[in-house]
Amino acid sequence: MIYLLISMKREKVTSPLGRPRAFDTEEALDRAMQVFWRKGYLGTSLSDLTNAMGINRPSLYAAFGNKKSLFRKALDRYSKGPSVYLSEALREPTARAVVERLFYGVVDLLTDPHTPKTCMWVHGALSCGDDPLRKEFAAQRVAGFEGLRARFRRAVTEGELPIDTDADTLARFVQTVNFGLTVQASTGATRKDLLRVVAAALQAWRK
Amino acid sequence: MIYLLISMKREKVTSPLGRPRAFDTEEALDRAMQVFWRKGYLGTSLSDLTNAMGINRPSLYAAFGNKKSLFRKALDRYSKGPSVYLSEALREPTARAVVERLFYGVVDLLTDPHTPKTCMWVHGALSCGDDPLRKEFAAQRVAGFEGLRARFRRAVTEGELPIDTDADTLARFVQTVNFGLTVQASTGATRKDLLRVVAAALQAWRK
DNA sequence: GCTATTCTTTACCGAACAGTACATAAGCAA
DNA sequence: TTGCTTATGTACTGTTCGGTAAAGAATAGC
Repeated sequence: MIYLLISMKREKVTSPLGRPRAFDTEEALDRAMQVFWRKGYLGTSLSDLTNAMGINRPSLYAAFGNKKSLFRKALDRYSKGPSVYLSEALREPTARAVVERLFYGVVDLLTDPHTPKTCMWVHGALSCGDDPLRKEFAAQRVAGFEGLRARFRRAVTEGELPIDTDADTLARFVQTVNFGLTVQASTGATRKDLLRVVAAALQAWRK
Repeated sequence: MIYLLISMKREKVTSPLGRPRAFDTEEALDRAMQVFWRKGYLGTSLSDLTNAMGINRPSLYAAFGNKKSLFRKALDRYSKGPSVYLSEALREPTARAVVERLFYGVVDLLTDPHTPKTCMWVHGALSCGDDPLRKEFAAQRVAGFEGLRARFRRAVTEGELPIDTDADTLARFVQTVNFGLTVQASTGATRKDLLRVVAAALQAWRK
């Protein structure tokens, strides 16, 4: 009997106190992500957000903090969702496969008819005026570059790539093409256009 | 005597009527360009502009129209000033020289310590939210691509490039690398970083 | 002088911005 | 039922936004 009471108490500790939330935070965050993705940071207003999320302002602030905090959470969700190909690519078995996965991944993302024709990393970084957010994007870019470079270095030590391979330059070149593809798509390039660029870049890979 | 009077009258037709402007419009436009260049379209407020231009609001509206109109004029000035390497490159004697001029031109632009570390075409296109301005940028991107493609086609007919060269893909690839370099610089890449990418891209050119 | 024209200045407009106070509603525990 | 806690809806805050009205000042032509 006493044991039962304690057990009940424990279960109730995990259940939230007070009035329950009337919306699904994950779904609301997903809506927010889509708005930021399409309109950029400065181009998105709180009214845009609350309209898309189907909640009102105080609920947004209680659940996600202010606009910038919500933007960071949306970006985090983006990296685990639409942009997950970036981290998945690094786990491909060969360096060549990594690059292909990156290139075709970004083309698929940029030409998905259901989502904005841009990448949230690039669009976000260039749509926040001179806000300190810019520095956070810079850090993300560096992290992405370093991950790629480490993967190429591994390919060198494993013997897949020639010993004299410049992993640094290679990583930066691949990242640069990816960025460029995003700008192309943002201003209207078609899937065929993008695939041509990818083919040219991959041809460069073979040297 | 009569001739003299007529002559004076003609001269006065060219001289402006009313109170003369107290500022140099070219210099003011240059200041506006720099602000837009650095902060993007949405990130720039009218107060930012009037402060930088050293004039007050009604003078700005009388001389340049509204914010969007001023932005277009600033962009036009940008294309004839900092970004003039784009049109100059097309006049280089060989296709290879065209590409080198484009790549080194954008790197010089992006690493000039006196100007923002970004390109106004790219930054502008991605900093205007979902404003109709985006479509104008898309048209500019297409124009730039077509100019480059025409130049490569000429190089093919002139025998400089192999007859089976795909001028379309080549032009789009070069433009994509240029865009990518801009994003790299916008988020902090150094001159050395950018030059490595250029070297890699030029190596691809040789195939 | 006078009038017409154009620029400058100050002060303002309504709208939109990000963010919040406050009263009320909905759950749980006692 | 009575508290306690947390979420919701309405209505609001002060600020900044892009843009302008109105009056004064500087030039030219007469």
